[in-house]
Amino acid sequence: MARSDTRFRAAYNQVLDYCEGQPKGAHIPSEATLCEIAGVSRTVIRRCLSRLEEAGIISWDGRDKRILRAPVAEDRIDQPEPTGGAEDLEQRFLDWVLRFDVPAGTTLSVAELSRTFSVPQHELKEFLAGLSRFGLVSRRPQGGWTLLGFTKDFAVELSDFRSVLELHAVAQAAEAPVDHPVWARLAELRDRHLDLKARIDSDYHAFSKLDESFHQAINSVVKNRFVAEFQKVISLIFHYHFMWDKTEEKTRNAAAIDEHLAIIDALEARDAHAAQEAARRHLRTSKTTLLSSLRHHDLG
Amino acid sequence: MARSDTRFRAAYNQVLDYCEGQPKGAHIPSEATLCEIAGVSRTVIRRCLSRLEEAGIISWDGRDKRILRAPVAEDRIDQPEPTGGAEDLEQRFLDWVLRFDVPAGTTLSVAELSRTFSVPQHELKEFLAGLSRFGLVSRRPQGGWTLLGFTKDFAVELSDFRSVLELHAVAQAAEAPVDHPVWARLAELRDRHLDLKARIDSDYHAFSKLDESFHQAINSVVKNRFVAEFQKVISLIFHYHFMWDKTEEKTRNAAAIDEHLAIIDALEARDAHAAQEAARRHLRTSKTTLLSSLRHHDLG
DNA sequence: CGATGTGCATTTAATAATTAAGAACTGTAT
DNA sequence: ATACAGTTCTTAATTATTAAATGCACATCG
Repeated sequence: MARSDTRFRAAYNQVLDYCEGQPKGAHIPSEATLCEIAGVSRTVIRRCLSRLEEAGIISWDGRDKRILRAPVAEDRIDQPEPTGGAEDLEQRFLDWVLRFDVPAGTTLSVAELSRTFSVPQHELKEFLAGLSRFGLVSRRPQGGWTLLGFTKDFAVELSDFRSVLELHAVAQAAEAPVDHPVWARLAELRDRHLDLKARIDSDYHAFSKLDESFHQAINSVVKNRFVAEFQKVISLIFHYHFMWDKTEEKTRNAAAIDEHLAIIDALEARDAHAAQEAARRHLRTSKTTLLSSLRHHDLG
Repeated sequence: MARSDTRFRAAYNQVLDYCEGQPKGAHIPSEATLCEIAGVSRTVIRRCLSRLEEAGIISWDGRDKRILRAPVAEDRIDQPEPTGGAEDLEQRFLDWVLRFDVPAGTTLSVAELSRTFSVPQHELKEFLAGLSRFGLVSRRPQGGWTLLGFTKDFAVELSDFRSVLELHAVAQAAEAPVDHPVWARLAELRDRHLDLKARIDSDYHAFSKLDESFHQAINSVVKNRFVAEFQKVISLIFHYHFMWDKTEEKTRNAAAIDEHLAIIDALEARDAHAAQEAARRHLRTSKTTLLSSLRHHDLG
């Protein structure tokens, strides 16, 4: 019932690395210096030194620290699990919700989620608290959480919000200076769109990734932490939804490619008004698709 | 080291209330019924019954439960603190940041905040996790949190984001149907603005509240959980900042009143374009004010 | 004597253990 | 056959515990 000593283990091995590079009898730098090398606090370094002394790798008396012998493979402490778990919890969670079609109103139990995602409970709690800011979940008075999202209302509001942000981004993009990196990215994206359009019959699955890149490029013009944060969630949800909804995927994607190209054309012509209109058209299609994909899910 | 028994205490007193209304010897309804009365689970009700039996207030044998004596004042369990703490943590936190001018980059310690706000640590952690979604704080690798907000960049990005949302709201408002409640609210707001304008010399402090109402009215047209969530944070920050920045408050507020009135005029004339322009003007002023208030803080 | 480094003590935060509360299942009396 | 109580199992809030971080006083060396 205490925190893990991951930090110590990593630091110890790192100090061993350092020792390996030094000859026998060499002096070891000050504790503070070692702190900077390993990126931990002095407390951890001192624990490392104690252990090194015990193992007979160094001698340690006050500020006189010397290497006695070169460390061998057995001296290393093995790192616990590489914790593939905690990192992209957001992706895995949304993936889970959409893949298993978890209906809105479901009570989420921290204990259960903790097991399915193999992530400590407190991290899940923080994660859910964050999502509640986006109105995706909410706390129940009796404790526990409720999944709110993925109703029709949610999809409509998300789409509308996305439109607001993205139209703003398009407006900004149209006025970006000629040396702005977005123009290079758009030129490259145009090629990739044309390329995919030529072989759409077989490779229409590849569009999903292209779509994400395109919207990312457009939004990269707006340097705004709030927009960026939201964009992450929005693109995640749209992305996954389109991945699971296979109805008419080919025609849908082919149409979207043309819509994207129209936006690129208008932007490169610096025609702000036309770009807005093209974007509006595309966003309308996206919204319709998202809504119809929800309907399909409801039926299944 | 276990969760609090607040629920039990409240339920017990509530059951006592019920007993008081019953004559001696009366039968007590089923556990499930009592659950509904007190709004808790059977587990809690059974604890209550045990205690009531111990206290000699009832007899309890299976489904035969009777009142032995009327409960007196001493039988009640006193509720622990009325927990004035946990509720509006958000307001109190932002208030604290702005009041003490906590500079960006400060490390926030959960333990310390927990003390100053008298809120359990884990609640604070969830709260901070939520704020991190808005880019206001971020987790440090060594543990703890860093306050990111309230730099110039933050203010600029916040203002810009606000503009995007609010211009969208104004556009929507201009097209709201005649029977939409917003028109009544705007008419009322116009009166309140004119009223305050007449006595601005003495009552200019009252503008802050009026400002909040005005922007709330405009944004109420947009029914969108994302917008609403953000609006809460935005209005809080603008509100507090203007409260602490006293420079030229009178002239500033007088000017803002006119800007508000211009927006109302344009909206009531259903002139979407003019409304956009008026709103744009007002938002520009707000942004400037927010930035200059930051500068003043920096100097102090 | 100042700069750098160490020893020690205190504080903070991650995590397990603990217990209140919730929920489902099962038996039983009316 | 159904409403109720007895029982058991889960879940979640909270505390206890320990790893890690931090701060301060003193020592040592140039």
